[in-house]
Amino acid sequence: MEDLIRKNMERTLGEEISEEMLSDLKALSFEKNYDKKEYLVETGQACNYQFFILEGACYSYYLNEKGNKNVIQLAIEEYWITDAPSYFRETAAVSTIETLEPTRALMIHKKDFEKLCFSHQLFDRFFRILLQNALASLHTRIAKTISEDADHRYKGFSKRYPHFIQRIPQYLIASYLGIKPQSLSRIRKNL
Amino acid sequence: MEDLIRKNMERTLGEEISEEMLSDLKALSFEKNYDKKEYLVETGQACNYQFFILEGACYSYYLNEKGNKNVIQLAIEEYWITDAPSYFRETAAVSTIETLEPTRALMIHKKDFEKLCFSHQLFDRFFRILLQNALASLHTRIAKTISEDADHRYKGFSKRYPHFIQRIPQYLIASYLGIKPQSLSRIRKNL
DNA sequence: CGTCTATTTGAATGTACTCAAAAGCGGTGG
DNA sequence: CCACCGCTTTTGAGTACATTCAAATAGACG
Repeated sequence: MEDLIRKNMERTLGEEISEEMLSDLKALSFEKNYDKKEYLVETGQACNYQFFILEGACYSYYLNEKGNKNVIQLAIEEYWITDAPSYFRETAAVSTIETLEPTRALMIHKKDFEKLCFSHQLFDRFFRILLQNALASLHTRIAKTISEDADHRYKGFSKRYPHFIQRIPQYLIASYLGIKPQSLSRIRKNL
Repeated sequence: MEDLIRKNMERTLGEEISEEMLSDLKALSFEKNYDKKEYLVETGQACNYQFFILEGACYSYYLNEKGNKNVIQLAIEEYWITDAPSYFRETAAVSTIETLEPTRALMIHKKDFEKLCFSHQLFDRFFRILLQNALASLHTRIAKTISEDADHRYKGFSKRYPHFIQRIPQYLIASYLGIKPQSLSRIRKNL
């Protein structure tokens, strides 16, 4: 459980992290429990934390003028999630993050995030790699969203993220893929 | 010209950078000129550089199975562009980057990028902010791509990036927005 | 001036959407 | 334990938006 974060960092970095780093991380972060359907981040408010999901599931979404939810990110165990614009700059959150299950998350305040990066080169590198990976997958997601039809997008998604298919409601996966729940239902019917 | 990069960094960081940093940057980067329709990065090959456009214009795209170009990024003066997966990890480039005009670019090798980040905390911060901003805009782009119709996407785009409308061929803007050139032509006809 | 590329226009087609309603599923309380 | 309620998924019918195919026009470059 506590070791989940260590495991995650070591896998990402490809090297072991010291006990000192780990204890600094523990000193500058904390765990919190959320019920189902609670908000980790609310649109319009400052998002001061980034979250590492230890247990549970949540998702982030934008609301457009019509009031439709547009799912940006899905997160289960070992995923990081936050509202990037708000956390990294000094703006209000543009997205909402909501739990889908009772969730236990490790939270890092933006100030402490800076401190961690400042005190250990390896944290800096870790978070840069996180950002780089996120950027690379968003590039791929954009390319698929603009070039493939709904059917292919769903097939690709369920192949790449089978664990999400099990746990995330279908209408949210539809939104993530940029289609309506009715359409996704029809796509699934034709295998 | 040389000062363009300094200006860009200082604006991003919100503080001045020292002469020492600037000279380190100059020692670890170089300029290169490209003709129109030349490749900065080719799919399948290692992308060892990131590019800061000093003058000119270029774009990056993925090719899908059908051989369609899917525009990921557009870049003119003061934009950074690279193939993130390849530059940041040790993989082959998944995208192609091609010039649209004769282009002069500042190039930073990935090794030198590491050196710069290692020697000056401020470079580290600068590039993290770049990544964070890129992430935030991709989130917004995804949300708009999956939630708005082609008409709104074009209007939003031309309001936000009027300079691209001037300089980038229409069929590339169409691809960036996830529509066909014929459709964009019709959209423009109805104002 | 001629060629190559980009943009526009037309007509037919198709994919995904909207509106509407039924069926399925899960949790809660009587 | 069963009945009810709310939420999710499925299904149907009609519609709208964007695509495809095809061809004409416009623009850029040598």
